[in-house]
Amino acid sequence: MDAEAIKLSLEESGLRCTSQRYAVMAFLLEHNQHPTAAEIFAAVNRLDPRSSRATTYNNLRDLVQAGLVREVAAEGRAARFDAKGMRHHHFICDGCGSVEDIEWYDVPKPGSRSLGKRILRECELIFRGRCTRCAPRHDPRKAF
Amino acid sequence: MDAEAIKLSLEESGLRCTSQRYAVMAFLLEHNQHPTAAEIFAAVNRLDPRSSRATTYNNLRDLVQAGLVREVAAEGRAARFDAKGMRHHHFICDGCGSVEDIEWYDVPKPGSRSLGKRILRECELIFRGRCTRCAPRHDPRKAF
DNA sequence: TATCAGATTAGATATAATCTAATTTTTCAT
DNA sequence: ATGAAAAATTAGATTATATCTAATCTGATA
Repeated sequence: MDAEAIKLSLEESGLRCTSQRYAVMAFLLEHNQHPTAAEIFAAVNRLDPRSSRATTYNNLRDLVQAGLVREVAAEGRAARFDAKGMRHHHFICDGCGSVEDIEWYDVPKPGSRSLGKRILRECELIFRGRCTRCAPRHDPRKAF
Repeated sequence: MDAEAIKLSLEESGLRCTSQRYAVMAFLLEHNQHPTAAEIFAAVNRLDPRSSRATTYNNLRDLVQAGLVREVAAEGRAARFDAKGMRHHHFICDGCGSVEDIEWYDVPKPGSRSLGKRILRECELIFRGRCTRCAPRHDPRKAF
């Protein structure tokens, strides 16, 4: 996605394309490692334009509300973010906690009986196990 | 699950059945609303035996490591916990953030091509939308 | 150009989780 | 039973993460 397309997608969502907001969005589009807010804050401040911590959090919140960014469901304490590009599932490593993308495929919906009166918007799969780097270690508590 | 069964399951996992640890486990088994650590801490301290915050966190960590409890993947800042009884999926409400159980059903695994060298342990579905209480509100930002 | 809503900022505050070091409890060999 | 060692608990300090506050800045537009 080029600069102009980012600008457009922000404005279509009713958000001004400020340089700080642009920087957050562009960083998320370039990095699909599900960075935390702190990582995004650090990355954005490595170059101009600078952005305060509050602004980084504000912009992340705005982008999530606008539907351009998603907050990834994972269990660490720091929220992780993801530009909503191609749909994908997630793989969370038991060993190192990293969150990786798994190619999207459709998932059977729950029956209307178990869904009840709830309104379903989307569903996503979370896989757990050991990532490529952590796979060889059988017990993470044993260093080697 | 009765008191004796809880005691046994703790001891089978190599954990002593202390009164504080028992209280955490018993509370999780009685409440499937995915309480946060703070809620568990408060609940356990409403009755005897008392438990310090550190102990509550320690015991939650031990129970998770032992595989008796799971930390739920959700995006709030406070971790939520879940006694591993019957398997189930999760429904997270866009409106109020509550996490509800959805009856378990099997899910197709990803192809070995997209899995690569990763070792898969389990998978779980996360549904999003509006829970029964929040379903009527079409736009959460508009009060009514 | 004046106005005003939206955006940004530094720093204070709030919230969640973990660490520390002292103490208590339990286990177990004797 | 007794004492030593291991495990668990504790209060309070500390760290990590996120949000709030109030002042200032920016840019669109009347």
